[in-house]
Amino acid sequence: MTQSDFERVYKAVRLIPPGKVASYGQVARWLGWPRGARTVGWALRALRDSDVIDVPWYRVINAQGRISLVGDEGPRIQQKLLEAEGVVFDDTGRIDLKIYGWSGPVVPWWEEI
DNA sequence: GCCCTGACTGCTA
DNA sequence: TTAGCAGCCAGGG
Repeated sequence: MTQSDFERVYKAVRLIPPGKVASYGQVARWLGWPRGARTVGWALRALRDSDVIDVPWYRVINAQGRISLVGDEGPRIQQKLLEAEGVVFDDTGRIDLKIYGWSGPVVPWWEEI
């Protein structure tokens, strides 16, 4: 894990369009880490402690369409930001990935950046 | 180098 | 649909 790996995670997250969401595992696969979901989560957590603010971390959720944050502020802020982009949460606080899930970049962007 | 922890995932009951 | 369990990967003590 190097700094450039973190940057790749951030770039992938920045590619998620407004109103869409992606899972940690999904992002990991784009980066070529089939089992690196937890690493993506780690990178995003580190993001909160850094000065980087232009990464839409809130568009990343777990594979079940749920917010994985633990605590008071985090989950509330994430849901609020997503709702502001038009993402709808159902009665159980879950997002319908069939509607809001992003299929990922169509082109192998990582080879062009 | 070992062990614990974590914003995860997929399978099974 | 929810709960439990094992597998995974990386950082920090």
